[in-house]
Amino acid sequence: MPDSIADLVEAPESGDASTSLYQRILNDIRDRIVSGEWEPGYRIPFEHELTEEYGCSRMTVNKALSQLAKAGLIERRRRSGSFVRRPQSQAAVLEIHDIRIEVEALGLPYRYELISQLKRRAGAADRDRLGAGVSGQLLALKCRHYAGARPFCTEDRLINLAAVPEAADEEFLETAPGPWLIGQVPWSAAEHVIRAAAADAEIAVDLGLAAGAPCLVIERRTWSAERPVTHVRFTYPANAHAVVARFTPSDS
Amino acid sequence: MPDSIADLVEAPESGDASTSLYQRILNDIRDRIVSGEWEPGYRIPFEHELTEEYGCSRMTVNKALSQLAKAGLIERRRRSGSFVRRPQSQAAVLEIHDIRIEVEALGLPYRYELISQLKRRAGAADRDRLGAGVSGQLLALKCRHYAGARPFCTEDRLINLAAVPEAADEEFLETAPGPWLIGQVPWSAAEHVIRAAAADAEIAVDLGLAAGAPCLVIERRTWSAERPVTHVRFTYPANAHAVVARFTPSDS
DNA sequence: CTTTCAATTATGTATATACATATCTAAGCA
DNA sequence: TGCTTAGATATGTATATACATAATTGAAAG
Repeated sequence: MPDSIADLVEAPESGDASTSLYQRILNDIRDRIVSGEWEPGYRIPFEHELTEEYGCSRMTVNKALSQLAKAGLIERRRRSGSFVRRPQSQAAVLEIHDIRIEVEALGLPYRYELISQLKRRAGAADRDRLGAGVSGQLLALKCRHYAGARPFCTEDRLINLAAVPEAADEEFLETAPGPWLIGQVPWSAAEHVIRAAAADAEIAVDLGLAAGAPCLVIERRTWSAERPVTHVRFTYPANAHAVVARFTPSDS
Repeated sequence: MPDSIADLVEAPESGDASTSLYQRILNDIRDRIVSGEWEPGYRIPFEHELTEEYGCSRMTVNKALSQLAKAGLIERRRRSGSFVRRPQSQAAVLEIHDIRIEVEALGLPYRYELISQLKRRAGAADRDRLGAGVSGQLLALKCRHYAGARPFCTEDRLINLAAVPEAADEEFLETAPGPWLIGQVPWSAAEHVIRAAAADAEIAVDLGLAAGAPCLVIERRTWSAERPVTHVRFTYPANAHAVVARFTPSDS
């Protein structure tokens, strides 16, 4: 199975009392690996060392390490110990980057603009986008990202205020909602849908296209600890953007 | 790891003495799920029932079921039991792009049609698609895939005959080039580009669309041991297809 | 008839223990 | 020196046990 880093359950805080001990051990080790603190080849502590460190039994440590091994993050060798593996390229495959980075990578000046901001109760259409379990207040945002003088893409976003109440007080004048959210909420799961669509009247105006012009639409739903956080729909003119995914088959 | 079915270690035979017991239980259950014997929603036996069936302790059964749950194949509910989940592993979408499967998953009859087949020397445009290192003969194919009576997508493919000489003698009347190549050449790396485009005159005719209609284009370059094997461009009507990628807390 | 609450049930986690297995180290011997 | 062999060691799997937790059922109370 293409096992990946993202598959490991993410907990907001490693020390959270609500997470189980083995999950906390797993998160701690995974964090040190993905942060680069423990580089590929690094020998992580032996089971009996972790057993002491966390004051638990070997079985508990073993459960965490076995799962990290299945996830491909570490490799376990009898008698030798457990070692951080080279990243298996699979996790970053469809990682979709911050738009500022994308634009600046093209050598163009980036600019962001908030078009509208509306706080309202969730309706049926909103539940369809964010997920069934959303009922309370949410924030609907529309913005536009520029590459130089030309519109690069539009952003249509819903934020679940039950999950991120701080968003209600944020102005989003300087910082785009995407980067702001990343700083506020650690995401634990994401789903991307990539498709083509014809520009409707609103999008056509926003992007300076003819109505019906082909566009690339990238939708992303994000959860944090099982709770829907945000749904965002980026719409790009067809010629402005492509998604690239590169990988080699990884064995786990 | 976009955790997926393929992420679970596969054993040739479930009864193999070399596989551990929990792995055998895991394989047995997984096989029944992927074969369709146990459909989504089916309640798989309780832990205590499996415990009896395999004559082992609950911990062993629990290990197998927990991993299946992390892999997203089953969902476990306290007091209620464990249930087969709807398939949602989308990591395979990018990895295995067999159109027949996609179409049949929609419940529609699949049909494939070869439009043209041409053997020629590589030109500059071909090198652009396949990679710089290609100089000899190649095979250019165009085909169309149907879902029911409607065209589902077009396929425009180049095959490097230096890497796959057997392709020169293949008719491609029954088997589409994609599945045929997978059987011939083990691929070691692939690169995907996903974008939107307006249908040009040829595509419009092939797909029965108006010229300029929005389409989703998926291009894939494949290498085997550093050598370019094939480049393929699938073009879908915008409403026919979307690429989905889900990174979930589901790993094994 | 509805609400409340306790019992039941299946899963979730953690423990101590045991033995198997792969692999490295070092001692012993040719 | 080269080979074999016997520990030592870390992981791999399996067990019995224990208690926690979520969800559902059903009985009692209003």
